[in-house]
Amino acid sequence: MDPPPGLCCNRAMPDAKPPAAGGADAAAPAAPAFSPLYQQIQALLTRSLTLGEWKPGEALPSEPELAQRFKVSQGTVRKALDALAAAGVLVRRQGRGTFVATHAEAQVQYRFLRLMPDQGVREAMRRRFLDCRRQRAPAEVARALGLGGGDSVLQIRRLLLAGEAPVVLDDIWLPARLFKGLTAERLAAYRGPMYGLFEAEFGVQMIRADEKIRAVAARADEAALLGVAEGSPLLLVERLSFTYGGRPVELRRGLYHTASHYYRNELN
Amino acid sequence: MDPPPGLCCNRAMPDAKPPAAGGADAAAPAAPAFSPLYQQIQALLTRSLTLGEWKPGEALPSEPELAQRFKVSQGTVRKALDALAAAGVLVRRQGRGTFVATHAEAQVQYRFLRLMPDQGVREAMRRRFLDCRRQRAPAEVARALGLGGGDSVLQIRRLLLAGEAPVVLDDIWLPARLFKGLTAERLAAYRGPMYGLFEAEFGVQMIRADEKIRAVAARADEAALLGVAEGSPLLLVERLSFTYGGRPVELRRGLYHTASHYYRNELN
DNA sequence: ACGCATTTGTTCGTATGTATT
DNA sequence: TAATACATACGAACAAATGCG
Repeated sequence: MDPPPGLCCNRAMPDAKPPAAGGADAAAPAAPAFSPLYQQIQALLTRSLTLGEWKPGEALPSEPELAQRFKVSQGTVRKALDALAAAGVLVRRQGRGTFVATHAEAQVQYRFLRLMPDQGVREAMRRRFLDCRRQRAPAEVARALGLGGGDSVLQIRRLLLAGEAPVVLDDIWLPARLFKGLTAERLAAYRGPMYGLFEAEFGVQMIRADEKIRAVAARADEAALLGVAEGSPLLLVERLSFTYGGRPVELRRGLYHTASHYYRNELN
Repeated sequence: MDPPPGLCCNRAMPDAKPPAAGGADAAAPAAPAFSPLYQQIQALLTRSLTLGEWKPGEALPSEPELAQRFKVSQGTVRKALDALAAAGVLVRRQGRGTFVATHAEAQVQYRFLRLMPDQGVREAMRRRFLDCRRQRAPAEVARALGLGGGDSVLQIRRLLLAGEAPVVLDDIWLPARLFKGLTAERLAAYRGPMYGLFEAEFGVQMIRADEKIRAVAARADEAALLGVAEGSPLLLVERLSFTYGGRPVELRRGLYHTASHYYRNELN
């Protein structure tokens, strides 16, 4: 924890306490109380991203610039950037720069959608928005999104279609406070993925998501919308999406018709 | 491509050709024809792992030793090791060493099983082996595993139970050539995950897997084994597992009863 | 078409910190 | 306490990709 042999003032954070001397060595798993320099830089970068200093798709300053700004070596900046790139927050491109990851680019369109067709390659699906209303958050939704009892949410219902066949029925809940002015018309008018709209129009960037997947039987209304028989098996995908700092900002309940599509996953 | 300013003979591979001079710069995407040093080291390490020079759970030589062996700097070795650790092939432990990843350790038991209970924490499930027979590979299985028409496979059928309730029905196909002498008795006798047995007894290490997930209706026989009504929705998880070098060595078709469990996935 | 400046990627070397035995 | 191993941090140099003049 001592400053490197170079100049003084090499610390980028207030000051980390030395690891607690003495006492039992039963270190609580969630109490490092200090962190390596590159993780501090990583936290500072994350904070700047949160504050919108660099917006999705934009380039960050070059490595030497960041090194100078934080008063650390280029290698340390690089390690922080690599970690953020590994987490999908940044994208590095040799010879061009380091960019803020975005959902709006064609190359990585539908970053979070794991549905693949049995035959052929994945193509953009058609969207049909069925509903978009503002309402008091149901208890379960409020709990998942960390909202208070009185807060309201936007509920969006939409279909994704491959050709003429409906494949996905999504119900989406968003904190109304973060998405003021979002309407079905704006959703329908936007070209590109919904998460791109969230980034560009509302400054909400989805960084990570957790999904719980089950098989369920189609209810009558769901079956009608998806064009399947009532009771047909459907994939239920409950997704909770997070923005910077691990804050949940979207709950999504998707029903996937998996007759000619499947959910793809890679394990390692 | 020139040797670094240090000593001579700094190349660890026969000799990489210089990037094709002249000609259109339309570099074919699948023809790098050369690679950075650390990737060459990574390939050499992978080869040694394939050959069993270090077995699952064992420690590799230390970084300085590997650096000396491959005639590169410790930093380059480190980058290769980090890449393999990121891929899940190795596990690094500060102060102890770098170890070959294994499916047999309690800490990471069931590396590939993403099934979680709705309530409580994940616990080891009971296994019940229903069948283990040798047969000619069905066409579909042969194709997935890259086998010839005449090759035979072992087919294993088993249940996983949480408490008394069956939750997973697995059908597993393995190339018989790689798993000579595998019987239901040996499977039942082995403590720990099946992949641990494959590692320890047959030297087959599962590195990676692809899964295709769908919702299907339970057939009569499947429903009976899982204790659900015929036609109940079940999660169908088709897994193709790979060993070193991307060689497929296991096909698995799992039916998950997702009433009180779910398939967990993280996106980023 | 060519070269130049910029930016990330790779590689080396060295020193020090932290965890484990 | 000492030895060993991985982790962090610094600095320097060159390679490869990109974009611009």
